Amino acid sequence: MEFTSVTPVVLGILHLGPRSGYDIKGMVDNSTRFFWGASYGQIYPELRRLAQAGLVKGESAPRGARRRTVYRLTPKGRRALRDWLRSPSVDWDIKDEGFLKLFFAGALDRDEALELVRRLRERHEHDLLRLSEVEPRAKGHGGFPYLVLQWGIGLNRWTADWCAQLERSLLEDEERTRHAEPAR
Amino acid sequence: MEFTSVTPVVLGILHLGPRSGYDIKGMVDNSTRFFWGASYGQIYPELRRLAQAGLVKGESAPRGARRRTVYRLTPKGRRALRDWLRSPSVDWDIKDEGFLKLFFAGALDRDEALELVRRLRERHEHDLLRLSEVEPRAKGHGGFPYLVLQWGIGLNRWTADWCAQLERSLLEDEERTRHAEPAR
DNA sequence: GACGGCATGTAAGTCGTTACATGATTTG
DNA sequence: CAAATCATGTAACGACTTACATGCCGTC
Repeated sequence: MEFTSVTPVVLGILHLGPRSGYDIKGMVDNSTRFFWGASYGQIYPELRRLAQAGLVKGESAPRGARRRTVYRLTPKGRRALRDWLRSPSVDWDIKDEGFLKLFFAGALDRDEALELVRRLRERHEHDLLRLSEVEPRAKGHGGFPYLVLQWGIGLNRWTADWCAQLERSLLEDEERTRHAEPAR
Repeated sequence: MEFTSVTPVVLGILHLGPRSGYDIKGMVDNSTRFFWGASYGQIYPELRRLAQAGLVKGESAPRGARRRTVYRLTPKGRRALRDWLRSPSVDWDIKDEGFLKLFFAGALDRDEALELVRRLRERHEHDLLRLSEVEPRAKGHGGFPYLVLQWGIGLNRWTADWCAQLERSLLEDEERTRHAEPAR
């Protein structure tokens, strides 16, 4: 059984309890999505593949006339999850348009660059707010998911602060230049 | 001219000066790669596409008998870069296996979880070191690329510290449990 | 003369998103 | 009864990596 990128999230979430594909997608969207997303186009085929390989077992659990399949880990699936957790790999891959823009901000005027930093800060403040909103609920559950949430909150706060400081220093620069080279 | 994911890096790097495709790949690999990568399979076709659209202009600049084409931004290309920089989008997409593992670390024993955190810290310390090594050279150039490097350094340091603190608190937990439930 | 770096390029294949299709249920 | 949500699934497309092919140059 080859692991694809969606395998560990599915196994990991099923380790927290039996879930439908729809449930898994929902959980990913409001927990791991900040560092690991997953789409229906990955989740449903993966559940079938995992069932075929015997790592999960699906059983029909309709709600009314609405068909529904919940999956649970088999012992083999639990072993596969633990093996993955023990493996030393810590790969990562980031695409961050905000910092790419900042990297090239020298192509803009100072005030436009400042605006760019402001938007970057607002993004992180926005994410910070979103994460803070779920914090109380997550605190109740505790454990590692809660720890990771705290990391996310701290990280966004740190970056937002960093942006704010950069904004101040860019403003200072601007003022200093205005004094040195007045009334242009 | 549609922007693909590789368009802004290519335009941005060419804004810093004329470069060959090979040069661009080299620069990406030791600067933006931490938040925006690019492969030859993207760069070379993109340079042709951009030349065709008139955003860059390539000219032959062989070194000896080794053919070589350097590209430079046209005024149209410079405008396209600035338009992109001014656009409000700040998309991002992160895949971080380390934090995904931490999220599900509840499936492990305490000492295995501790080992996982240790590896996560080491990864960030490793990246921190790599970035610190290029810092002196980047300082000379200054500008926004240097600012972004400092952000990367700060971020990795912050996360490494966070991991270290988590390690301490997991160790404390363990000791407390050993006292409460001795000689098992 | 072998190896590593310079230099350009393509083909095949994988990976992942998006949009769509279908249909039941709940809620305003 | 309309809209949102629950629920499952697939097809088409686009993004990206990898491996490979080619060949020159400098140096050990």
